[in-house]
Amino acid sequence: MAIYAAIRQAEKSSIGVILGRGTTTTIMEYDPQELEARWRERWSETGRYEADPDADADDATFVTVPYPYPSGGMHIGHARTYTVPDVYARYRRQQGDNVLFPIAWHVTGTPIIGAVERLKKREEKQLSVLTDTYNVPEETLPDLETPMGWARYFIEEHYKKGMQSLGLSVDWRREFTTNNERYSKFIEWQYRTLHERGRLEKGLHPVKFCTNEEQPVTTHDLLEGETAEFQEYTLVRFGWDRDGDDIVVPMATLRPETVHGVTNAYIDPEATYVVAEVDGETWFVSEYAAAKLEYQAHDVDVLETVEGAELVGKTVENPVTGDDVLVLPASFVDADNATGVVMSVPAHSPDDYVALQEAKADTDYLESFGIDPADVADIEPIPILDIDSEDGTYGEIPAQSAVENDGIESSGDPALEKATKNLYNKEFHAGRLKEFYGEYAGELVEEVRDDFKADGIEAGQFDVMQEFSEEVVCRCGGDVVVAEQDTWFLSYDDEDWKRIAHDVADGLDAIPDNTRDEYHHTIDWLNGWPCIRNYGLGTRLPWDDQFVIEPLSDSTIYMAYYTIAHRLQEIPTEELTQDFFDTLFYGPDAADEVDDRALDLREEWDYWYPVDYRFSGNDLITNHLTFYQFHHGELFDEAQWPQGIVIMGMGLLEGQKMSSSKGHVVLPGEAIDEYGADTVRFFLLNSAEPWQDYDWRDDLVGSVSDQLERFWNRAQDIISDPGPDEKPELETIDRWLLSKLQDTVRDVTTAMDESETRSASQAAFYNFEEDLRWYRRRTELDRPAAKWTLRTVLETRLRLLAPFIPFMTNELHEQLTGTPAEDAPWPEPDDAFEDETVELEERQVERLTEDVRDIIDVTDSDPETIRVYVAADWKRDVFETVVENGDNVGAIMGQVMQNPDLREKGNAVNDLVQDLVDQTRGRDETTLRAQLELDETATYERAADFLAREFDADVVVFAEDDPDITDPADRASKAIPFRPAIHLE
RNA sequence: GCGAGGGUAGCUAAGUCAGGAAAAAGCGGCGGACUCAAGAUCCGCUCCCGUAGGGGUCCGUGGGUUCAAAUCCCUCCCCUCGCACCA
Repeated sequence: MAIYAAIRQAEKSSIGVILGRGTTTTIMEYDPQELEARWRERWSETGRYEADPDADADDATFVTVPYPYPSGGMHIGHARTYTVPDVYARYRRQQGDNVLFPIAWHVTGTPIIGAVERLKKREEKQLSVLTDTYNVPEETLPDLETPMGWARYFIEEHYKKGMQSLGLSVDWRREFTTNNERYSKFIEWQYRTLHERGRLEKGLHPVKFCTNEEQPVTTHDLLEGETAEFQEYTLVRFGWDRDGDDIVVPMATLRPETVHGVTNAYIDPEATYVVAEVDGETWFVSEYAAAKLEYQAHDVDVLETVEGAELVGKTVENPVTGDDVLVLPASFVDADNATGVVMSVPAHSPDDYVALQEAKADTDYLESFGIDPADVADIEPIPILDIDSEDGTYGEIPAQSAVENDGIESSGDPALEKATKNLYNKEFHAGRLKEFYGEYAGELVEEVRDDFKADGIEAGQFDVMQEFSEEVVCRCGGDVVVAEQDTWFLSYDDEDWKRIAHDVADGLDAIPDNTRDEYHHTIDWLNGWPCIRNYGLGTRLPWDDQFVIEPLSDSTIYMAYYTIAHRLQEIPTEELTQDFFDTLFYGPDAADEVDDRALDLREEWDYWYPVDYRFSGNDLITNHLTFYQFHHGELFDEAQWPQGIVIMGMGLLEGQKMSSSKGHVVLPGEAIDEYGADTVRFFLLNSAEPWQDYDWRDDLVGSVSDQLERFWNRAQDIISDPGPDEKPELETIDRWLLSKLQDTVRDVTTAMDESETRSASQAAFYNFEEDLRWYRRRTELDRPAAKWTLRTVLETRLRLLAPFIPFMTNELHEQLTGTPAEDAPWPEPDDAFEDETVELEERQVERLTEDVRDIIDVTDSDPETIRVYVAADWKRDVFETVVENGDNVGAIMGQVMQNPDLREKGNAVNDLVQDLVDQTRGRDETTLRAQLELDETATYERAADFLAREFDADVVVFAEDDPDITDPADRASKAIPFRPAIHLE
């Protein structure tokens, strides 16, 4: 049975063929699984991609990609992220560089901890992701119940396996995780150094804080409000004289500049409020607000709990204008939001305008609180700004105009919210403050709001309070509030640090080049970044171990760590001191005690650094990639700054976003099992340029698989019958194909230098397949010259394609030449084979073929004879004149008409010149020169056999002025240069 | 709102930076060859009209510059992503 199976296998993988010269050889069938496994093993056994400093190599090239975060499995989107740098690395290797492409694992922060917690609780959604999406065996689940167990599983079973299956040319000796003691020593060095250099600052920072669990929470921990934003409210400190006590009534607003337009205030009479001591003052706020203020670093001591009604009907004093305003009752006030007391600006807020109208109307309600309706009736909107606008949409009181224009009748009208939003927007961008704003009079709100607010705070009129834009609830069910916490910031807001970062960005090869502006923009926009957390995996802050350095902050210069990671293992952790790393990165003069081992490592660091290209997703531009530039700028000399960054786009799956929780993912392992790694790689690299979004579509991947198999089979035909070793006499068509090959080499190289993997693979594969198709159709393939040509072409293409499909190309190139493609040098264009004229000749034959086919199709005929008429010599002379004079028709005519023979032909010449000018306009000089070289008659005569075969007809070529011409339909005179006349019969 | 990218055939898209025959390539569809058949492969066709290689329309919208605009400039409309302390 076993023997039978072996024979079957042998039959399957090799097919005996009888060759023309009577010898038998074997052709291998394309079996990606078998051949890829073989190459993987070979790479691993020989340590093919382990890169060490080497003085003989042309150049050291260091490419990196952000290390994966193994909080879940690897999907096909990740596969592309890591394959793009691999293709570049392989390209540089063939160019003769010594290339380092390392990888490590980011195991820092909270996501993995959260995931483990959800697993331990056996949450259904979590179990489904693990067992259904990522195929984790049931019995393995307990191994995942610790953070490192979890990480280890996905590293080993997903990422590493996936990367190795894909054939990534990674130096695996250098892998590490960030939750590792030696790495921590490195990060400690980094943060001590930043601290010494004054790049860390202590301060308060708003965080999402669960009031139930009494701890900060991340977006992942939320049940509701994932999209909630922090909003900083201005608190306008109104004053209330409560039986002789001065009490502050802070009213929250997002539009502090409207303080001059306040006519009254609102409070919810039925909600619970408190009188509390806040930082030594007495405040009146909602009960809920008092609790929040305490979280926001205020000392709060509740003295008395009262109903909102307590303040109703009282007057409070506007701290800016000194005016007294009346507090009205209103059920629409939300005591849960901000302070629970709001000021009313009816001239500029449609909400307030409608509320005031309704309050005036409901006299019974006012009287029930002891308020005289006449006092309310007297309240009039106070306009405080004018809106720049050409039309008269808004009158003196914009809120009134908005309400009336939209026909809003009551506060229940849904249009009110929209009107409010529109007006707020309009007033923000086009509102100019009135004259009583002093130094801000006439200014746009947009320009001065922040300054106005700062002035108010300075003058003791305003305070601030943080609030969410929507309700936020923790997974545990607890309310989440904004808390102010002590923290350390990376001072990305320092102007001098920003300047350094700008310099880094300026010196960078940013691909695509519009990303450079995005880096500059991000650098300008960044504020201080809180770089520590209360909990999570990773490195503790060296001088305060209750804090841990957060993930984006422990991954800014780790590329340097790759250069020495494998050799650091030999050094005991406790010896990795500040001095050690100072010596390593800054040299012997920088340390008090110089460690020779550090000096030794310094050489390797020096050898590889800087990073030549970092490949990364476009979502990291606004954080990681910019931090990367800040930190390199600060910590290292200019020579070590990042040399280039290539941005990568996002992946879709059948037009939809991938989502592991919905199971809408393709795992690389499954795709590779089905199609083979070369197909997966080729699809990922060829379907879009790296920075463009791409779409994994099964039908397209299947088609790539077919294309590669066809390529393999054709290659096998050539390998089994390679033709002569010495170059035989070549025909024009052979020289044409070889000339096309040189164009292809040039195109692919140019594209690869720009990391344009799509253009490169498109040119090397599909575009050249077109040329081959024409070649096969055009000539006899069993000529020795054709065999030699096809073999030469195959060898060059295998090298061009080696970065993309390394398994197949290595195998074929080795079969053909004895050397794997990756060990062969990158092809260079060979002048000897470049021939513009031959390419043009062939273009003419192609056109003639198309024209004949066109005529046959349109006339639905089946000609016996095809007659081709080449333009007469005088027409060629005119063409020459056109080439010499460009598109100046007047000049051409002037010159042509000098010739009496031509003058005789009159209008015919005029028409011809017009045609030829149209034809040559915009053509480059080289092409035109080559056209002058071209012998049309000879070209068509050479192609006559081919045309005869194509159309199963006799083919005769005449010159237009041939005395022996056969021209039954009087066509010959229609010929113009490069556009022969045709007659079918 | 701010910042970035985009709108070209039934679909994915190239062409735009450096203006000069619009539509490369792939997918899908149609027809043919091969085959008992299917698949694979190979050859055509795939915006509209056409019994001679032609003509017409056309690059989100509307203008402008130019001998010439998908391409440069301006207006407007629509789509995607980011706007943070999270990888």
